Amino acid sequence: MSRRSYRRAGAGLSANDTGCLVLHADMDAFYASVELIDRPDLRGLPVIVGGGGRSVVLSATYEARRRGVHAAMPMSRARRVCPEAVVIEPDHDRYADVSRGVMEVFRSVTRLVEPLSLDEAFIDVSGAIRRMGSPSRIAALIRDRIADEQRITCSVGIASTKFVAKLASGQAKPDGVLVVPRDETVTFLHGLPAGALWGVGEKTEEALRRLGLVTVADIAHTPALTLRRALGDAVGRQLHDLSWGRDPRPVVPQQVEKSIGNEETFRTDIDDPDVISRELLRLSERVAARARASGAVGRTVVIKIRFADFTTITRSRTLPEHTDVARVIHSTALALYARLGLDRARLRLVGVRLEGLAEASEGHHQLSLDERPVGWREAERAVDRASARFGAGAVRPASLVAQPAMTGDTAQQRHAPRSGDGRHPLRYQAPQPYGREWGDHPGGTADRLSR
DNA sequence: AGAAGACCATAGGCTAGG
DNA sequence: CGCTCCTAGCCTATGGTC
Repeated sequence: MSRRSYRRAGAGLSANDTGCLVLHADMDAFYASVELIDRPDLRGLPVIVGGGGRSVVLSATYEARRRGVHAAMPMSRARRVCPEAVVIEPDHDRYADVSRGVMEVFRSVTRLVEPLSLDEAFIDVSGAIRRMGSPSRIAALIRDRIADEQRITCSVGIASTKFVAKLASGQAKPDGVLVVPRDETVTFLHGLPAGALWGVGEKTEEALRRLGLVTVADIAHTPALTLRRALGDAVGRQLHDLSWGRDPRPVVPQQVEKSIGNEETFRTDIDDPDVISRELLRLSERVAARARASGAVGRTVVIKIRFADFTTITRSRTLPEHTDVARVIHSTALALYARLGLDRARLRLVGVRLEGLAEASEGHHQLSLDERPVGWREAERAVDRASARFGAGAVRPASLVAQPAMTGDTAQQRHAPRSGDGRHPLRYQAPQPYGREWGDHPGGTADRLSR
């Protein structure tokens, strides 16, 4: 069918994909495309997926992008730039469902699939060619199946390395395919701006520009040692390698998580220590629940604080034992927070992260079986079971029931006034049924547990 | 006795996805 | 005058211990 666009880096009608064993498949405007599945009336219109308040654009249709909207733009600005856009609240569960379907399509080609996020993955097709045909043919099959089964479009880059495949899928967008033949890789790369290289963001691009290096070709023709001195050992070496198409990283399925964290920006800046410690509790619970759900335990607890003026600090503490217990994470987080000695500083954001992860199964028993935290561990596991049966958020600490979160897009619907002493002992109790007002906003308890 | 290097913990910075 | 998310990975500098 001619619906598709096929672009090629090299000359000729059929680009040579021999030795191009890495595919990078990327959904087009993923969240926005998923929303359009059930709203065909919105096709062709500028559509933005994002929340209210201090949130940012998560995704936007190409119609909105043409009007200057892009991912990570503050929603307030996006609405100003494109007032005619239709704004849709994100539905992460839905995106996760579609994502599962998409990844299944990839895995029907080969097990060598490395997801990078919900909507993109590297696919090593070396073992699939004999069965399914050339890389280009496999890409076409994948695109057809995703269009048929999931009703969204995607773009695919085909190259001999991960990095070039990723660049290619970007250039193929939307709804296209781009092959970068193996022997045209360097020519392809050298025509690009330095910022196209993996690892070159705003700061590095500026540093390169100060050195007079503007294109990939400029970087390629600069001695690696010079780059390493200017940009640091790792980045300098990497950029030089990439600029010559050297990228030996293999496609690795199932990457292990190295950290689990949650953070939240308050709807308005907060200086009340009680509210902040409750927020730390909420975040600790989410982190712990996610750790337990993925069978991980961690040793280092990190808190993150962003002040009203946007300066951001982190403080961390490594525990003697691994843990997945919210109680332990929370008390560590509180201690780190207390140690800052803040005197009602206005905070914009707080976060909690668990690092130094290991598998919960063997070797990492926290303390011994009858020591105190284990009791909490069992209590929290019981909560996990209740949540599995009755829905996430079915059981929560009393201190959170008394005072819903101050954060999130839907926080404005909150009825509870933020009155006095929400200081309750930590007790688990059942909330009212259907605690919608804080159970299901973006980043809320509900949507995170599934991952 | 002292240097060197490995390793760990901490804090900040940059990047890249959506 | 307003505004600037969330998750996660990697790198670097620094300071301590062995």
